[in-house]
Amino acid sequence: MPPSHPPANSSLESALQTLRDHQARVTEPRRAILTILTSEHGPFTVEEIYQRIEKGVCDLVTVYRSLAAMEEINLVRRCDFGDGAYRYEFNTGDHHHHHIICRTCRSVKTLDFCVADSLERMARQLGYENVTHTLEIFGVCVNCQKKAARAGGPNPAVPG
Amino acid sequence: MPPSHPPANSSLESALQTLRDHQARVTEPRRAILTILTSEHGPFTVEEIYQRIEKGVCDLVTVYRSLAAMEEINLVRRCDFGDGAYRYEFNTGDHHHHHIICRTCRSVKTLDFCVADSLERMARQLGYENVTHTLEIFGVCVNCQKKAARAGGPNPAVPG
DNA sequence: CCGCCAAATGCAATTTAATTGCATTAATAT
DNA sequence: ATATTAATGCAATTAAATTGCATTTGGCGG
Repeated sequence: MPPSHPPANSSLESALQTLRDHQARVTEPRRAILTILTSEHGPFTVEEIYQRIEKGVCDLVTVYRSLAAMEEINLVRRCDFGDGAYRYEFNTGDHHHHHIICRTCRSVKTLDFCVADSLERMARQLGYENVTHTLEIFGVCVNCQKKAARAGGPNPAVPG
Repeated sequence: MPPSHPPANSSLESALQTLRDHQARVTEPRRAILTILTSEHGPFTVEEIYQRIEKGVCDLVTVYRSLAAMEEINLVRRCDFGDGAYRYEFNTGDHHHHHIICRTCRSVKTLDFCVADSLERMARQLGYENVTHTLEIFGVCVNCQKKAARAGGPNPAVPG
């Protein structure tokens, strides 16, 4: 019987290789963070990532620093849902995508395409370099609409 | 001679009317904030707005609260340039636009059109209500590229 | 014009995300 | 194995934003 291998996770492996390619070290905390980000759908706040890491593996500040380092080499992307905490997701690199965030329950729907490529192109034509963008769509999802309707009833403001 | 009027600023006047329409009071701080936002091109951080207000007119926390109130009735829009401080700009309402932010000097270029209308429409078709979006483009502007070239020189890493 | 009342404000304290300094640990090259 | 230095842990700190509560004030009715 050959030695058992960890479950194949090519995203994780290539992410670790990307670290090496940038002279960044592959450490246990970074491996843990990337394992989460490559296996679970994000994006997650730093706190959320930290809580998913086996307790004791690393400090919260290490998650901050690791993510910052990973963002610099485009391993992860930072999103802003406008609620005061940045979120991170694994950067697949090839295909950009967008999110629709429910402004009530914070659920996230992923749209697997990007409308802003043309804008980035335009920015480059205007002379900008190193162009990126952030685009988030906000709304109230169907579930939350229903809940609101139930809670408020047909005549919300009229007592008795 | 008729009594002198303050300089006509229809944006300001209609903004104040919007406040009244929402049963919000027209106070001196709010007038000051809206005067700034309707006359100067933003977006500005809360701190920046506060510093532009004549000293003593109001407290910083009032600027926070006023802007929050104004955002709720869509008088202003909040943007995120990803540097830890939200920025606000007057919401013209009719025509959405985008920004290109230099990630070095933070200069802002305004693009007077919007590519995300189609995305908002799609979100609505997916059942979302109250749909909005944020889209910011980041890059390094031509000026900062030149400065970097001068500072670094043709052989940045090679001393003497 | 005067007074009422809720909305808005000022001030101080607080919360929370994120950052920094520094001593220690550990990953990688030799 | 050893050296080098990036990465980490811990504690303290920064800075944006929020909250509580007493006070003020805008806009209303009389």
